[in-house]
Order: sequence, then structure tokens, then C-alpha cells
Amino acid sequence: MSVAELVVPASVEEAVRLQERLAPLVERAPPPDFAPRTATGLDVAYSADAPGDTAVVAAAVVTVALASGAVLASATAVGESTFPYVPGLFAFRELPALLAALDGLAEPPELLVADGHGIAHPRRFGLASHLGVLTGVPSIGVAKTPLGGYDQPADERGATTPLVDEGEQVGVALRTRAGVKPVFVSIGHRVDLATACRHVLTLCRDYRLPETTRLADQLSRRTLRELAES
DNA sequence: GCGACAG
DNA sequence: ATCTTGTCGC
Repeated sequence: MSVAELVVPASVEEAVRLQERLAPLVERAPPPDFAPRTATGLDVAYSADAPGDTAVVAAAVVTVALASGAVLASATAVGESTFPYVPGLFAFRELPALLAALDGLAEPPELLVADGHGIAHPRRFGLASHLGVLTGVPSIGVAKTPLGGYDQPADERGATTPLVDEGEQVGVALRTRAGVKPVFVSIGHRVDLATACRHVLTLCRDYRLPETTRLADQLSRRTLRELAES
């Protein structure tokens, strides 16, 4: 049985129920003595027929040292994405390929940085949280677009503004580069928001997005391209 | 009731 | 997500 069959629901209704069932498992605080030395970014590239329902996808995961930014390891996985894209259920399109790619990592990840939301999600269970709960690895959600509205944070790097949903703060809009659109950070699993922001800022050296997601993005695209050429 | 809506 | 190179500007 493939990873996909274990993770992808048969319907939208089932997917929602699965999220509601798993959401309570999210831990919003780090484990004792949590001090990751590495961060692992994850991303998925879609073949040209995306964003329909089924598409060939290439997932990539890249681990970097938090102190130096050096690339320590990477892995990829090619697969199919069959679940339709529905805001709020986005994770089901990328989860199987991402989990397969994580399996190929020689060293176990210490902190996952997903390109999407964690608990900044209608059911508090976005891609980052889903990845964290399934793997048990602390995770952070870093999205390029919020699911709801937000107030613009101050222009300096490090400035934040709360992301609120149903009266609850679920994350922050974080300015990683002065004068550039912020990114949207939320707890995935086993981290707190302050720690998450700290690591995200560390990973954003010269660009708006974390180096981990930039590297994973490049690797996933290259993998898909080389697949087409062969 | 009418939009908004991660990638 | 994807279609897409060079180019204007700090």
C-alpha cells in the first residue's frame, strides 16, 4: 500500500472530518530542551496540467544548518497529486509526496518549515500542522498569502501584526525584509509562535522567504524538469 | 446573502 | 500551483 492511500481521503467531507479528528493532537509548545541545529524546508512542484485535480508532482526537502545556512542534506520524491485543490484542504494535495521525500532524508529532520499554514487555518490544522502531527517533528507554517485579512506590520524587518480568526490569534504577519510584503507564520506542531518567528527570521537572510523553502522550491522544480526531459 | 479563499 | 525574459530601478 502506498503512502498516498494512507493519507488521502476519498472525499472532501472525509478530509474535513480527518482534520477535525487530528487537530486536537497539535502541541502548541516546544518539547523540553528544544534546540534544533537544523531546519528542513519542504515544497512541491506541479506538472503543467495543474491546478486541476490530478497532476504529476515532484516534492523536495532540504535540510540546512540554522547557524551557518549550509545545506546538509536533501531528498526528492515524484508522485501524483489526486485530491482537488480546495482552500483549507490544500494539504491533501502535497502530503503524500512530501512524506515520501522526507523518507529519503539520511538524517532525521529536527524542525520542518512548510510552505503553507499551520494552525492559521479554519480548523487549526493546515499543512504544517498535519506534517508535524504525522511525523512527530516540530513544524512551522510559513505561507506567502493569508487565509483571512490582516493589518500591515511596520516596515522594519522583524515587525509583526497578529493573524486573527474567530477572535483567536492563530499566527502573525511577519516582515522578513524592510519594505517587502510580509510572510504569514503560524505554529505547526511542537513549537510556540515566538520560537517559530525567531527561526523564520534566522532563515530569511537575503530574501523575503526562508532559505529552506527557496531551496526546496528550486529542487522540486528542477526534479520535475529533469523528469520531463528523460 | 455575497465574497474570500494556503499551493 | 502554472504560463514566463528581460528589464527598470534602488
